[in-house]
Amino acid sequence: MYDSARRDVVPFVPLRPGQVRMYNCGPTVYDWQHIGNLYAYVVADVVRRTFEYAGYAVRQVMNITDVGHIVGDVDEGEDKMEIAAKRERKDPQALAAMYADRFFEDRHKLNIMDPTVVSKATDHIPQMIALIETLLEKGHAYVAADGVYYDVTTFPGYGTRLNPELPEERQAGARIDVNPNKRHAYDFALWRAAKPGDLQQWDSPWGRGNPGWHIECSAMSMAYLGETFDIHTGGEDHLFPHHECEIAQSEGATGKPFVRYWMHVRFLQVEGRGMHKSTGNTYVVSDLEAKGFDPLAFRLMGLNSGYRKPLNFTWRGLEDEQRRLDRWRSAIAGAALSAKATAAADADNVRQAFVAAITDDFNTPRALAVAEDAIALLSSPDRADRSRGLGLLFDIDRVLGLGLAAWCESATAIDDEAKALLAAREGARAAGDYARSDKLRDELREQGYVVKDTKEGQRWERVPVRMKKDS
RNA sequence: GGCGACGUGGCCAAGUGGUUAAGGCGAGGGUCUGCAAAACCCUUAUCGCGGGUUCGAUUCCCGCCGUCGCCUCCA
Repeated sequence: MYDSARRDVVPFVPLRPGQVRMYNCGPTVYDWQHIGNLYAYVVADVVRRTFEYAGYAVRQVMNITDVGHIVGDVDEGEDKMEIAAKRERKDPQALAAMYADRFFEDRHKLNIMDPTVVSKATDHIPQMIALIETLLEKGHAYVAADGVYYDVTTFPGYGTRLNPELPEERQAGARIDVNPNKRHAYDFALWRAAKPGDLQQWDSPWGRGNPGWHIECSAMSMAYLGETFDIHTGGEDHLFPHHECEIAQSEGATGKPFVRYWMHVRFLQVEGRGMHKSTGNTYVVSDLEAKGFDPLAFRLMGLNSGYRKPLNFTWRGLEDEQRRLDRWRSAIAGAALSAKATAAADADNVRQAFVAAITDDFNTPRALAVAEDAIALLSSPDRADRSRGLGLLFDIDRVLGLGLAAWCESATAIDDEAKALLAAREGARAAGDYARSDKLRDELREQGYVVKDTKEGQRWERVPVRMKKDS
């Protein structure tokens, strides 16, 4: 797998044999999570599934940031939770809970598995305070007029672990003015003193206030995964400063290596451009559904691109993947009517090709190409081929997560009424009454069954769950 | 402005210092077919532009152009 810290593909060796401990940087739940956010979690999900497929026990932790953080300038800036809370006239906790629920609903629509542990920032304020105290004791932090800051000069190599650029080469304050309370431009807040009117504030040894952004990930990852763990994922935007700060905080406090492998997901683009609220091209899962797409078509789209390259989201591209998903489902349902899946053999060359692809830094595009070989088996005249194809696909889908086995189960169930219509249609066809047979075909379509005529007679399958796409 | 990365067929997208540059979608042709659908077969790329290294580069280096990200709190 590729490690952002080593900037190279390296073999994965777990800290504990047979176990993988992974932390996913979670969302700030002040609004809907758009498809770019969700994509990052699809990637994390594939990572988790890949390791489980390979036989590892995976402990996956994701945070929910329900504490607001500064949007603009450090001093004047407002906090996201505060803004949203005012906008929707809700208290921050209720707001966070609502958007967190929506986030999980969308994740489920994308077949993203729930992490082993979901940790909310507001539930871990004591752990954060304890960590800040340790940093103060060890001389890595200092108390200033408006909070507690981390002194980056006490941590050699700060800002260079995941970035080749030396901190002094960066232009501190390029985007915002440097806070005069800080000793060094790159010092970052561990604890911020409460400002009048702050909706979220807690008691601390340094007075009432709220935690800095970076500290929650250090505190919670250590709480659930230990001081050193295997994998930490996040978006490419987190390379600096967020993850550099986490390293400085965590290793500064423990004196031990923090994370063994860093993964950063390249941003999703829309029509080749950045996705920004200001340009109005951000989409959420329900936008896809409103246009008649199955959210899993979006998952498939995400799998079709490597996570280290930009994923170009286009409606046309989504249609492509929806078609592919429909074709897969159709082929699976068709094959399942006449063949039973046989467990994929370890030595099966298709399975081996799949393993080779997915263990090559989670090369899902290549894995999909392999899956196409299994799909091709489904239309073989040889029943054993079809059984093998089904078995391979269900096996492969443990990683892809497209819900193919569940689809197959629901797609091969038929009710008695439809059965009767099919029998009637068969009779009409045998009698050469095509007008009646076509009429029955339409009726079945309305009941949710697509009928196709093959040389072996009629074949039916469920109409895809989605509505008809717009033209 | 600085740093990092990406730029492959009509679209999405793998990949490699040198045999035929994966796969999907679309398009065109064909087989099959009462119609429709499906399935199957065939066709559809010299890899952003300009230099350089090399016996040989799409793959390595440099420059340029375009796009994306970061430069204090956004996956």
